[in-house]
Amino acid sequence: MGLFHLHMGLNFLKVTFIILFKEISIAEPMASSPLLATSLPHNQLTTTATVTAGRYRLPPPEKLAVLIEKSKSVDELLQIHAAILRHNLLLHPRYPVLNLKLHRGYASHGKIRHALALFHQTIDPDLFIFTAAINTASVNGLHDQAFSLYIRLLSSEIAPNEFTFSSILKSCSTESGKAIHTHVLKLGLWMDPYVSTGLIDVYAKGGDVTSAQKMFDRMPERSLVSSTAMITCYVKQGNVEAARALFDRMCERDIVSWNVMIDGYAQHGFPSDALMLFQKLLADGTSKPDEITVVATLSACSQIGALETGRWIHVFIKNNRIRLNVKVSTALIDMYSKCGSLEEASLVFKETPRKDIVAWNAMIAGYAMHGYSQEALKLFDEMRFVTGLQPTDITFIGTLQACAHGGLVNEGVRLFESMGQEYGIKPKIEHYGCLISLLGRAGQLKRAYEIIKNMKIEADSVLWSSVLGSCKLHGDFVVGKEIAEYLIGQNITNSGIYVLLSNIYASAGDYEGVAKVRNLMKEKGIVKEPGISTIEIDNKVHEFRAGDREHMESKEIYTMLRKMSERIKSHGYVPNTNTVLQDLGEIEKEQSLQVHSERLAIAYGLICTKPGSPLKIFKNLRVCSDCHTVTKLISKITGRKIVMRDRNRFHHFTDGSCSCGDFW
DNA sequence: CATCTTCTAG
Repeated sequence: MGLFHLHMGLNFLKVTFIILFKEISIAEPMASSPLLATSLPHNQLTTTATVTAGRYRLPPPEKLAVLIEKSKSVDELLQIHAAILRHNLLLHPRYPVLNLKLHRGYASHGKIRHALALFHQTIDPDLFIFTAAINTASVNGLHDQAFSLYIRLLSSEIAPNEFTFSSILKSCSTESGKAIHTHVLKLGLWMDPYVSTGLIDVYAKGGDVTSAQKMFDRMPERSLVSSTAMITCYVKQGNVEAARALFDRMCERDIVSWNVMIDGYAQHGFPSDALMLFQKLLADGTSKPDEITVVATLSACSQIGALETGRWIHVFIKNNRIRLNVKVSTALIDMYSKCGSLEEASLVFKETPRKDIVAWNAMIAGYAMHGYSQEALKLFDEMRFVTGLQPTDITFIGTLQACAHGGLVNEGVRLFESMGQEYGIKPKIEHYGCLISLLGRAGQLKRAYEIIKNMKIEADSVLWSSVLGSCKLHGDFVVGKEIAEYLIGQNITNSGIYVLLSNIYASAGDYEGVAKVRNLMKEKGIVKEPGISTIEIDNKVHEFRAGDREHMESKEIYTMLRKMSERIKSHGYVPNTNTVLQDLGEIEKEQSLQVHSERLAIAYGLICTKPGSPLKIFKNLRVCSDCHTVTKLISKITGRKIVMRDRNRFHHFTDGSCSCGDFW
């Protein structure tokens, strides 16, 4: 770099310097930074950048670089930056490191514009600052900028190195990744572990397992990190078996690899495997669980309703000094609400500082799930008016669900309309689902059906089940059959829809219709999704299917079932066999109801827990109306509170009635 | 003078 360049550079610098300082008030008292106190008098620092150089001693450049790295705030960086500028050291050809360190310093404090401004004022940027700038842009999601920097680098005839590729790959789609891949090959850098891991990651993100696998197989050395990247790739594809196989083959594991595997199970429908792996992690003892581990594990607890395990993890978090950041708190709120303990959920919520929209969403959804509609809506208002946070589409799922569960038709419709009008959020199928269930529950089935017909999005099976369920509930067989006729002509694969269709025909006394649906199911090979209920006792989750005799204490359970059956009959219970799908006689139908999975779970709970203690049951499908009636009676006879989570919501049974008000 | 893998709400 010639003298002329240096000169130009410094002139340019002064301008940039002022621009930089505009963003952060320089009038802030500089005394807050003791770092430079010995060598740099504050009063001089607080004056303008035009102070002439050399009035006080500056630490040597090597020391300055260390000071930049140690800076704990942007203020400190700005002071050092100012000092360097005043001594004309920033673009000094002998100390390019200062520019680089400042760039990284600003970037690490989230001052992306400051960091990139430093790059843009650099004359003849070298590979280091180029790579640093590309990395900064990539990490912060400025992918277009990262690419234009990369292109500028190529045209400057400096060859990118492994560091550059590792940075630019973070901005790559599969398309651009392939292009970069060719550059990597051309420059012979594919053996580098960082580059190949980056490539695996790009292919993983694009769902291209084959290319990722190829990359991985050709690596000369499979590092811990690249194996973890490959596991991530399998997991993203939903192939947990392949992921686990590789995980088991690894000779060393760190907490990240454990986390990827645990979360992989939790997010792909294997929550109990996630919990088992968490146990293994603890037993293994080589890696220490962190925030991410507990978030994944709590999510697994939420899914199977493992309240005891969830509580245990809460204690574990406290005892192991795991930081209770907003994500962990939200995972706890979600776990407690989904495991039936709204009290504990709201306790965690109250104690969460700096709640973000996700935390609010989780709590609102929690109240909605449990049928506390007013509380959910109050929370929504509090969020908007007190914190000023912007609701998201998910916020509206919570509030609309609250309205649906509370039968608040007008509020719900108004909320639905305000979504687009006030917040510019386009309703998704889930929002329509809430609206339809709201109207359905209120018996406005024609209106619901009209909305479905006029929707711009195509109705899904959730929506149809919702209307059909409401038709059944309100005995509206006119609309019900109309929808049924329409749906039978469609190519539906969702088993739940067929069950409901058959229920509707059965309730309407149309046995030809029932036969038609049953034949259709046979033709298409559609099997009813099995109902599975679980109950957690002493930290162990017990699983039951209808008619199940797998359980160790099966004999006692069936004895208890018979005993309960007699007692509820003496309380005037008459079985409602309308919903039984099989072609059976009345007695057999009654028997098939008696062994529904939720009843097995309740019976087991009655055997294993102290009289009077509450029971918590979880079911993967919606609770059937007969079981709902029976559970109400059991709560009355035994004096127990029974909390039941079904696919849709929570039911709190107390003394013969249910919090859902018999609409669900 | 440096680069890679994990994160909550429906």
